[in-house]
Amino acid sequence: MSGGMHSATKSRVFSFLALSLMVRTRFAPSPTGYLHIGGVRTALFNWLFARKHGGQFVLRIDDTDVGREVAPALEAILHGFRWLGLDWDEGPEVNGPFEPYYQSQRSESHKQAVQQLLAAGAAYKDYSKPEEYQAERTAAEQEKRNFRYSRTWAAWTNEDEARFESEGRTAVVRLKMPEEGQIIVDDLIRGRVEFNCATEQDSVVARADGSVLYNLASIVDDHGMQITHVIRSEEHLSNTPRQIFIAQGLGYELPKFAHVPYVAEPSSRNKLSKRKLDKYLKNKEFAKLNDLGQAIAQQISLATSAETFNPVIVDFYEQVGFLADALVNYLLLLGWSLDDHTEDFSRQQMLESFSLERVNKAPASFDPAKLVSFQDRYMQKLPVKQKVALVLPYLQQAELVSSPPPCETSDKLKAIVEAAGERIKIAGDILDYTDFYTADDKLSYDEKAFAKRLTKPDDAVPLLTKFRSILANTLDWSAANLEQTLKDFMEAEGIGFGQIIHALRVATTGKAVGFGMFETLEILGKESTLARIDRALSLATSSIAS
RNA sequence: GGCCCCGUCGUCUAGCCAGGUCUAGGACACGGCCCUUUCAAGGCCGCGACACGGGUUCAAAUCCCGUCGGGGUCACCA
Repeated sequence: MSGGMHSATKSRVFSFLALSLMVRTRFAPSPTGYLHIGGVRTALFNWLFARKHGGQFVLRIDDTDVGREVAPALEAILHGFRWLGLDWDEGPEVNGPFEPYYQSQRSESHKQAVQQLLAAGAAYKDYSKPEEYQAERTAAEQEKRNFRYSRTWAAWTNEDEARFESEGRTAVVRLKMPEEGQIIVDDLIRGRVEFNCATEQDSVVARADGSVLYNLASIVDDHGMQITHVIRSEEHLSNTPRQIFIAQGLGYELPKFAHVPYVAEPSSRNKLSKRKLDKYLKNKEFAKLNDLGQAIAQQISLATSAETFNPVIVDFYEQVGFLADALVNYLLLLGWSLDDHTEDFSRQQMLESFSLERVNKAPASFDPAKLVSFQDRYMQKLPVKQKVALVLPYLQQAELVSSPPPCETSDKLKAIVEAAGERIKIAGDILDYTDFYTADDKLSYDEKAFAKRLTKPDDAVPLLTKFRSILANTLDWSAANLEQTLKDFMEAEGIGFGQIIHALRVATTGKAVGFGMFETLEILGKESTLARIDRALSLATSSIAS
């Protein structure tokens, strides 16, 4: 084919393509103050889908049913999104062409939609009293009939309205669901799902005071914000026919729907909920993670409440020192997979490979142990320098290191982090290794270990005393040389490792377990090492005497 | 109860649409052994699933029907 298109045609074709290819997704959190693991997983899928297709990801705040305290609660949620690196193109703080992004401020368009529905005959004013409606319902239930509202108090004419109002009644607006026909949901994940209109209820879409309900607000706002793909949790699948009915009544072009399965409880198929913490705490792995977090929180004097600080809430992970990338990677694989072996995804790789087709249909349960294993892997990939930076704030909050840190901190901390190696899985784990910061005369000893390694063995005190005097004359305080020194000592004494090293470890760290012994001594330094040995020796001697 | 969705190792999953290469693969967890100054880590080995029953077919995890089980939803919540 030769010759170019006319440039105007070309640009029209281009803009048509751009428009039809444009993808806009949204996540609509309710400002409750914290982000739920399951919610974030859904948000992640929305974000990935939009980014993958070069589209926009919108954050809309569903604040219609909450009280005053929206601002601080919202701030916490936005903070969570920022931490996770899920940036939004439109929404709070950044705004955008479809303002406002708060559902509560869009009531005008909602009310207008209600009027349009009424005018189109897709909805009617219902003057029933709640108890009257409820009575019909109960009667149907008792007779084991499927309930459908009789529309006895529906107003079809102005005269009806006047009559009901003269009785002092007020009206809600209900959907006028057809008696026949089907509503088809063409779901990107679940395929074609059919609903019979006859089994759908005449749902209320607007209250007497004019405020509207979720099903209406949601689809109206989605349309108003030109959302092309509604990716949301499975529990909304049953709401979708109602929303489609509303959309049709309003003459909207339908967005594509994709209902992702919900995130289930650890080892169960039930939906994960922040309400059932007590139950989850009975799960071994969940409890372990929770305890770990609590221990860290305590040491850094973090005020926590069970409501907002537990492994169901995203904040928890940030506060105890998880890497956002690890959490996101884990969440990605909760209900989605690329193939039979790929587990590690950089953001770039996620964007390249994510697709709704490969989202699973069955719910996936949240597995704290697997999350931790992702975190571990991500942590160990980090260079020491970065680990140090991650870990330092925990020492500062625990008041073991001042802020800003003194100059010598960096080398010592680097040595500690290096010696700790893979023992530090999450940043807060550094608090397990704070003995290096404890004053020599304040070091506390693990009683059992002390008895077993120092008090009880007959040769422990004499051997340690002897080795102490050798250490006192050691000039080269490197781990390598210390190891050689100990080996020489062992040879001279004709003893094995086990006879001296445990006593040395307990004396210098107070514990039976820890890093490599020689790295430990090197970090501790000569002065502290000797002081601690002296103290341990005198404690051991006096306890043997008594 | 009506409607709708779902069902592969304890958990996350691959395989299912286009039946054979599946005595069902990987990962996490778990168990054992090795390494080792302790704890981690690492190495090796192991345990472990197609919900059930019919059918179609030379052949079924895969297709069809039924059963069972789990979940969601039926609000003047979102």
